[in-house]
Amino acid sequence: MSNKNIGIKDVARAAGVSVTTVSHVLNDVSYARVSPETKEKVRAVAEELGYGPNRLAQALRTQRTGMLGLLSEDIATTPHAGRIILGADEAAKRRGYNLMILNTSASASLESRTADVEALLERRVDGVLYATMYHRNVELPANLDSVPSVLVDSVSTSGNVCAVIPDEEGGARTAVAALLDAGHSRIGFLNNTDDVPATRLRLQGFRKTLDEAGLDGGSAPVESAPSEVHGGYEAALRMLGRSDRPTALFCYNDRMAMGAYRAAAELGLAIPKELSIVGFDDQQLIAANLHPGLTTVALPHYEMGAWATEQLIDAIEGKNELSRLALSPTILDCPLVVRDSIAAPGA
Amino acid sequence: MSNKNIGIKDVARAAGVSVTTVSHVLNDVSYARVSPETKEKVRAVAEELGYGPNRLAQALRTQRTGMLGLLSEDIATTPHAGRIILGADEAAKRRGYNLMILNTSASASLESRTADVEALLERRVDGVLYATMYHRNVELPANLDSVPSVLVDSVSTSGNVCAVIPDEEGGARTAVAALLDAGHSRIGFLNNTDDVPATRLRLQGFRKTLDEAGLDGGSAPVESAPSEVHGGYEAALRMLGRSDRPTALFCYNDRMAMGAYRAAAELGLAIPKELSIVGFDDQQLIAANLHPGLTTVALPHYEMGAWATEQLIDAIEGKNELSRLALSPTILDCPLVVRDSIAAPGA
DNA sequence: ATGAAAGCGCTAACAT
DNA sequence: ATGTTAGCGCTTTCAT
Repeated sequence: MSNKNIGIKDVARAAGVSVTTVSHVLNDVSYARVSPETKEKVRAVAEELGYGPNRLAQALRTQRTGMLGLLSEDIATTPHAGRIILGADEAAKRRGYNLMILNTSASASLESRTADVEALLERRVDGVLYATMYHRNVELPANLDSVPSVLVDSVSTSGNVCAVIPDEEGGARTAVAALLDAGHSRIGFLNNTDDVPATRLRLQGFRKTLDEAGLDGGSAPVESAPSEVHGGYEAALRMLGRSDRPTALFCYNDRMAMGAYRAAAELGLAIPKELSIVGFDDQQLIAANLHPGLTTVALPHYEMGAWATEQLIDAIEGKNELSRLALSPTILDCPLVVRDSIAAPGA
Repeated sequence: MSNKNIGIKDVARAAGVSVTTVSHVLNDVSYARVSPETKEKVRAVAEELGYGPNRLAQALRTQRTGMLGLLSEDIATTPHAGRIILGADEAAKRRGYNLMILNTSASASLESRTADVEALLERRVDGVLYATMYHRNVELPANLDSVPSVLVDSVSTSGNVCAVIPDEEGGARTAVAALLDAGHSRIGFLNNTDDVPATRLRLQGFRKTLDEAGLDGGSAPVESAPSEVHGGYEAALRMLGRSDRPTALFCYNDRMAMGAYRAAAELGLAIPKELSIVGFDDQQLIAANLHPGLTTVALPHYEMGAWATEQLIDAIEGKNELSRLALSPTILDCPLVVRDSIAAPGA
């Protein structure tokens, strides 16, 4: 139980040694030569007095705060940000670092985001993580380059900043392959209308996977709508109204899949017997609670947060060079989460 | 754009004045007597050099870090924690403070939570916020009392710590009143089975409101189940299977309401025409996306985070006494969020 | 109206 | 094997 009022010199006095000795034993410095008895004594006294180091003073002296800044967009809006934070927090804690989290908005001006970075710099964080709430390209505050930093779930528009993003195309391939494996050949894609990397990459994964299976990906049915429950519902209605109705749907995300569930219900199509569905995101609240449970592809938010933190700390400690990793973004796997929304066609 | 290598003394030298003067003008100290020209000069030079204060050094000297520790349970699991963080972050930023967030688990041992507090203390945070992810009683780490602190969404088992919680009973009253106002008189309650304050208080609000409306709250139908989609489904099935089927359901939370929607669908009961439903929590993903949109009661997470932060900072700055607020928890309103799941009975 | 200097709690080079 | 001491960058008292 650290007592604010007890300092290293109180311990020194009580133990009858100098502050150097106390500092040495409490920090376990390798080069220090202190007798075992003295060590013991110092530790005991420190414990007894309830001594706790003043990290501010340590930091001022060593030029290391052991703090990482995390600039995160819209912590509140999405559970995804939470997973990134958790991954980062646990990785940081493991290595003896702590996180200073600043919330910003996806729509915040470059100026206000620059001010946020400035706040982090004034606190002398050892490095910063910049996280966005969905995979996209960001214009980074210029002052970010004065400290080691890594991007999570986004890529810098001005390039050459270490970044980690999900394997959107691979995830789409995994999803479509699951449908193919179940025996489907008429597969539709409910895509997003936003101009974000995932829109293009998931479509590409969808097409290529069909092509490679000998199906014509280029002519496979695609309906686009805003990536919300409502959009999914409408796109699904259009898709399922086609003359050669698909037997399976790959949905851009779980929210759209939720809309597709409703469309299927209205059309009297049973899932998965008459219609198989696979989503993307593994948004717990939806995927696990829909009925039947939605088979989907998980975004590696936790892993991205953890990976970014590890790299950042390695860089801070001189164990690697961020610039080497900055040449192209690191891409993390999107694994399939199997539930109950896929079955053989006409099963 | 703060430059790490520029200190107050560089500014002093470049401006041809002493560090004292620089400090005085940059901090706008009231008692300092500096000529307007000097002031101007100093500011210009600081700007030009890209000077940014070293908050560590300031903190070491002033014994104030301007940092608040936030110990939050399960940041990842629930969007609720996100709202608390957002409320706290914005309030803190407004007053010139920053947040150091530490994630802990609801199931973490007292020991590990004590260590988390210790980490915050070593960083010399000016105060700490302790947030739980749902309203409950917590056993606090003992070292928490060595710094101003306030609880968010929970009450200390050992009492007498400033705390802010939602008005569970009032929220339930609001929900039931909405049903009563629509003309319902046979109202059922789908309650949670967990032994948490909300279970008891929402039930109490439900009963009392019916009593006050001249209906017999004590004999009103209640079905309990785990507070998940699945539990809601099952409880609703039992409830709607009763001979005197209620025309309206008050659900413990939105997840249970989601289960109730499914039960209603299976029973061929149209919402809200044949069955009105009101939830609790205002969990966006569910409430706004269910069809029809779920009318529900919102938990004041953002407000609790903001309120707690304001009080904490006031206490730190000597503007109030936390102990005065600690006598009993502060209770915040749970407002109704109207969507489309309530209609007149048999409408 | 401005400056010198002490000191916040600590680390680490340098003595001894 | 242990101690002395000079800062880290800043604020603030006390001089001038």
